[in-house]
Amino acid sequence: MASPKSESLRRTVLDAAVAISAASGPDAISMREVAREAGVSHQAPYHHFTDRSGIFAAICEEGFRQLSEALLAPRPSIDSNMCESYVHFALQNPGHFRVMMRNDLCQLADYPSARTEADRAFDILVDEVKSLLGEGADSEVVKTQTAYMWSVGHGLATLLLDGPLEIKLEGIDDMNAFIHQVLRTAVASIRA
Amino acid sequence: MASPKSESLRRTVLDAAVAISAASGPDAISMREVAREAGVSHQAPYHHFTDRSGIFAAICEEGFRQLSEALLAPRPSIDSNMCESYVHFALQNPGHFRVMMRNDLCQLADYPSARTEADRAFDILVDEVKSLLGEGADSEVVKTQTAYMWSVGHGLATLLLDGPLEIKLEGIDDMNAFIHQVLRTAVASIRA
DNA sequence: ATTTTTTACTAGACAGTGTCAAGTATGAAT
DNA sequence: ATTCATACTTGACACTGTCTAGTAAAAAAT
Repeated sequence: MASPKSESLRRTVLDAAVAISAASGPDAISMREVAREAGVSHQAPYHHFTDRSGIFAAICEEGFRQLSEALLAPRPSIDSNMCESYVHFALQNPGHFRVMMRNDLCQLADYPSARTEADRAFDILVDEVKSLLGEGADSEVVKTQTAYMWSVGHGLATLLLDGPLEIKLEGIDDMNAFIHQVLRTAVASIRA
Repeated sequence: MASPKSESLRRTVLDAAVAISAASGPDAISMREVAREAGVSHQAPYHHFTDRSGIFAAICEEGFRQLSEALLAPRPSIDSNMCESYVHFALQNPGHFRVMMRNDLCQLADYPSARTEADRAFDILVDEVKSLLGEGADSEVVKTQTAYMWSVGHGLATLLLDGPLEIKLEGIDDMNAFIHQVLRTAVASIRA
């Protein structure tokens, strides 16, 4: 399918894996399928990834880096908050997001570079909570409010992406507006 | 391992599957492994479940029924809310919960009895939101607030169970108190 | 310029998987 | 006594991840 016989096989395999994840979920990613899609032998990907979870780790690393960018990017409206960026990232990058949030696919502890990217994204969220709470915020409060903020964004993202919410809340014409409405109150309550 | 040669094979297989899911996640559930654990041939479970996703559907059906019970059960404190019940259910029944929230494992639409149980649990949540908002609540507001409430509970549950939150927020001595703190503000904001 | 090493693969095999097809033993119904 | 459904067992097939052992070509070392 794509151009093999080069260092870019890594890129090709990764793209194929992400595409499969977006279309059918991470479990559908198979070593042999991505090889087939790249037009190489079933063993070729092993030269670029130690094993199947190595592919997942690479997707995580890339995904968390892109998530950090998305969280830091200027938001379209002053009324929009970081949770919205999180949810939009998830919906726009389902292939990456599904892998990133499946702890069982790869142990981040075993892949330091992926772990670093995940940490960075988390730190961005913590900083946002701190800035919402103001300077002299109690560290315990920061902890619970960070957990809260992540929960809201993550919960909405996963429910919209794969969960039963999609089925239940059918007939949402303007998804962006819906997301905005759901998260508006959420973040407002942190300030109070 | 358990007593085969009876209708209770179904129960035995189901228990084995839930146990595996709790220990290693739903992907570790294998037709042949549960058969082995039940002490029967690799094909025996097929008499009780159409295929692998049939097992997942059965776990969903059972899980959603138990979730409904948990949501309706009297709560320990007047200060405690339905989201807390949801999160506690998830943490106490990880084997079921992990399967219930993985839409890719089985298509609920194909298993009416499982679908019915899921619908019932969802309706309980909607009713709670309605009662929090009061009688004359706008249906659009009910929709967003239901999504919000589910997102908070679901997000916290999945993050605590499998997500990176466990790693990030290490050193939580009293988990119940933490959950309570995170969700207290959340539900309070619905009333306002 | 020749040898060695490294890179980027290919080819084959093995154990494990889900599941289709076909057989068997046992109890109930006719 | 025969039929029939239940609850299995056995065997096979295609598929999977991954181990081992090649190979062909380019880069590095001599």
